[in-house]
Amino acid sequence: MTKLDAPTAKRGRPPKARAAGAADTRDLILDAAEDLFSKHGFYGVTIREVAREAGVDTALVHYYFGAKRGLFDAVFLRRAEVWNNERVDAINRYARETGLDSMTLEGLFEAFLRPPFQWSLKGGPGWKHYSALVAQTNANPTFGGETMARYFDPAIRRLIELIKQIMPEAAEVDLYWAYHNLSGALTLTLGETGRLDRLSGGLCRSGDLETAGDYMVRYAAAGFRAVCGPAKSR
Amino acid sequence: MTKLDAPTAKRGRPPKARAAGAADTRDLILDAAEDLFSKHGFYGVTIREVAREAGVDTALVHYYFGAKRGLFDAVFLRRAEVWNNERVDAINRYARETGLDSMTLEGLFEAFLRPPFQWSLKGGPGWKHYSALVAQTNANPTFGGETMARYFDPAIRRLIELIKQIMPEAAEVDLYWAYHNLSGALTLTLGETGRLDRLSGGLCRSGDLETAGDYMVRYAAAGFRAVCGPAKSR
DNA sequence: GTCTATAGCTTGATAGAC
DNA sequence: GTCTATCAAGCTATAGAC
Repeated sequence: MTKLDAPTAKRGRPPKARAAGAADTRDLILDAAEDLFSKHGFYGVTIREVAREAGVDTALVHYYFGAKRGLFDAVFLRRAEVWNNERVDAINRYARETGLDSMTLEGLFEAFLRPPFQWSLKGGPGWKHYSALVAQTNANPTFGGETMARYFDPAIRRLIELIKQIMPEAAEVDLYWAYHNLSGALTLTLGETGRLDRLSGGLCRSGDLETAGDYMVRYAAAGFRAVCGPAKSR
Repeated sequence: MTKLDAPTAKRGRPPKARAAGAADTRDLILDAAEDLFSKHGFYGVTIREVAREAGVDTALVHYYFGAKRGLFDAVFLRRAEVWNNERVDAINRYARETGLDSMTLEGLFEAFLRPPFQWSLKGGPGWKHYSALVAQTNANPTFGGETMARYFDPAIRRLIELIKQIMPEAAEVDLYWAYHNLSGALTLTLGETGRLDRLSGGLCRSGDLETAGDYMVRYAAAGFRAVCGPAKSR
């Protein structure tokens, strides 16, 4: 809980691609930190562990990212832009190609949910770690609220705008509460904690994000209709 | 990641109610730890902080709970039994009073979900902290899986048994995936991270668990019907 | 850019007086 | 049961040689 105004923080990426592994080193550190933070959280990881897993010296971590919190933010930021831009692009594309009047909740959710699942499955280990990191951050009461809101909410606002096109008579409150239900399911799934595997006796696998997405789309669409239906007066 | 076999751990409650504040002290420590762990996680809390907030000496923390992990487990365990027994009682009562053939998904979920929301609202700050702790633990990939499974899965198995009474033709896989969607929504809600408040521009409040429960019951019932419907061949 | 070395603190945990 | 005192280990972060 110390104030984080380290004078050397925010040093950012070095000006130009230097000799050997300049950007390499930086990404090596980010990859290691991403992995460890996603498993143990901010306080559960030491700079030394990050440096060791990245195969570099601890001093280099500070050289690139300043204080520990700067490292965490850099990890979180690295993929946040891609993450959200791609989802917004996907739903915009869906709206354009389908036409505003022909959209379905299923189609819209499919466009919105599939990208993160695909990255986690096929984007390499980094994306899987990042997914888990997002899941954990979203559940964190002190840190999660602000961080998640800043980077993730704009994409969600766009999603809700498009849902309104499909359900013009839905009340705003209903839409937000419904999204809240979807959000919880999404982040729990991305965490891949393995709990579902145990609970189901191996019948379901947390890592089977393809199937998870299929269920989530249908489950959410029905849920939205149930609580945002035009017949509802509340 | 150290092995946790501190010889003094598991000292348990002192044999009999001693003089002054024996059990009091123990609960004071548990309350403080519950509060702090729920906000900052296991590694984000120091024994010293717990002792300070409890108004006792650090040595006392070790006297009662051994190693730090022993303290965490004690916090987690203290309310786990109540938490799950009450929910199982509630759904069993619902089944008994309604009759196996007349049960609805809405009624069953109402019985299952309302107790934790009520505790968090009216059980004092301790229950609210505990809810947040459960939410965070559930999202933790390394620690969450095993801990949650051990204490929480039996109750959920009973819930699924009763759902089968309502939807006899539903496939097991479908039921588990559907529950997974519900579980995510539940834990995110219990975390009360305040993100929904920001996202909705104040239209919804994370702390309004009464409303959250109303929405969740209807949303989940519709979701279950959509993915576990008897008309489904998958 | 990268490393060595180290300052300066905080941590978990225990021993032992009372 | 409770407190004082303390230790060894680990931590973040920086200074400075190369």
